[in-house]
Amino acid sequence: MTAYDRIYEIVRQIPPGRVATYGQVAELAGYGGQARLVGYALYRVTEALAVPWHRVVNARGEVSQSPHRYGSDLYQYQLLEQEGVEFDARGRLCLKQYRWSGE
DNA sequence: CTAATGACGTAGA
DNA sequence: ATCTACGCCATTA
Repeated sequence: MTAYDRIYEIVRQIPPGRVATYGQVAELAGYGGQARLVGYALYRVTEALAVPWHRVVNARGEVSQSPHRYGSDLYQYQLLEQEGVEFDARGRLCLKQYRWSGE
């Protein structure tokens, strides 16, 4: 059991059609103020872990980019759109509307 | 044990 | 509202 597994547990609790910010996940996982750890943890997520990593966005409500993820950042947008999340022209979503309250 | 690495958030301008 | 600079810690080789 690593600290990242703790983070994955939190992310797995995010319901479909909802999103959470890195800082929010960090806080729920007991790592308040360490939003970066969440980002670092998600970087190492694999399909086998069954973690809905696409439901985690930054505080601005936009998808963070990473060169080594499965597909491209576009893939994350597609997954979210499939769940009914709408993005504006800037590629951002309304956190007020989609932000997960923490179950 | 040390060094390298990596999806963010906040404050100030 | 946008842009820049800085802090920060677990995991892996």
